[in-house]
Amino acid sequence: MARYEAGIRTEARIVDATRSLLAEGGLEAATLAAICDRADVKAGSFYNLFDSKEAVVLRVVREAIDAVDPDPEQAGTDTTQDLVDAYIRFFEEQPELARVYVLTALQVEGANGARRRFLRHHERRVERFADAMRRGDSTLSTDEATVQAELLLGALDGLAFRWSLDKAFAFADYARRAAKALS
Amino acid sequence: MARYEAGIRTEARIVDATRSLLAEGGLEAATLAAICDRADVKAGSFYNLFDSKEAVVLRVVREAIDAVDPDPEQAGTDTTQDLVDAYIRFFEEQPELARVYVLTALQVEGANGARRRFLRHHERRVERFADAMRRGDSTLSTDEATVQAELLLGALDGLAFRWSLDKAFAFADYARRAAKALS
DNA sequence: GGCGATTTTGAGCGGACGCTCAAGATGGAC
DNA sequence: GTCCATCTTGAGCGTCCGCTCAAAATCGCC
Repeated sequence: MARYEAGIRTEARIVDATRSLLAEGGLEAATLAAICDRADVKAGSFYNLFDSKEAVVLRVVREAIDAVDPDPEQAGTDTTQDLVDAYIRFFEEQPELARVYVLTALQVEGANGARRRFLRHHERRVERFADAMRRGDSTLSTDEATVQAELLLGALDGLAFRWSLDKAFAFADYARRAAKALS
Repeated sequence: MARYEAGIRTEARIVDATRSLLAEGGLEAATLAAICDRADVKAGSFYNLFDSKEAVVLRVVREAIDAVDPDPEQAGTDTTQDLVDAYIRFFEEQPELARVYVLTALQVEGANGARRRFLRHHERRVERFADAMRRGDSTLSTDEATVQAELLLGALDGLAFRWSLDKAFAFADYARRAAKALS
């Protein structure tokens, strides 16, 4: 189990290669061959460190999402506005990664359970939004806040999708407007 | 150019086979081999009638969308409510087809221009929604109606996506609630 | 029944992709 | 310096998939 330095550095190179490939050309560009090529590693070495290609992709996506979290400590200090801004930032800074994220969720459920993961992540996010909404409006019931959070997140997801079709779409403006109308 | 009866019937069989395969298992199930097998046709015959696999998939999706149009003649008699209901109906009756529709739009732009097609279809739909909204509220400016239509369609798309992750999600309820809040 | 156009078939091409494994190279604890 | 665990490599396996094409069969108009 004790890791060697070499292995740790190789793992980092693989993750970096995957991240840059995904950012440049999405899932289509991040083939195993491309990842290994860019990381300067043979496939066998890759599989010594990761269980599958999906594993490293999931890791990169997760890290990117965590990186824009406005309240990583979960201290309960983020406002709805913060959360919406974080959402917008993720999509604007990592459009290809966002596409990967959605794409994997739409794939048929495989052994890795990407769809289930995605759903769990969404549910946690709904809770965060609902909590922030209640903090901003103390008359809101928990149920009602959850419903509103689902609505707002639904709208944000849809607008982000719209933007991925056409980068001329004023995503951030629409997103903020949706936030105003739905909370 | 004069078609023979045999060719016309074969074409219909291929379309039917594609439709049922897509409905059962989405894009993943509708491989060329599966389509040809179910249509009882060899691949060469398929390519005598269609330019590519994508061509028949696009045709099936388009036909399904047209089939739920509340105002196929474009007479301008449909209300916002009608359009929202039609949207809900499409997703509830053809969940797999809806997934295919979204999936192809998220794919990188190929020679067939699926993404562009998708965008054009979306824009036409925004216009339909905007027109219906103005019919329901004559004080609405054209620009403002378009913005509202984009918002509402964005929300519907996002909620439909949410529902595709988890069929327990009360899609129709949320969709109607979004329509109320956003128009 | 002849004949040109259309349709069907059988066989197979070419390539992408994820992944495996035995054997050798390297690291580092003792 | 030995020795075992960890890491790396090279070669290649198996599969799936969209698509092609020459030749044979069929259609239907005259």
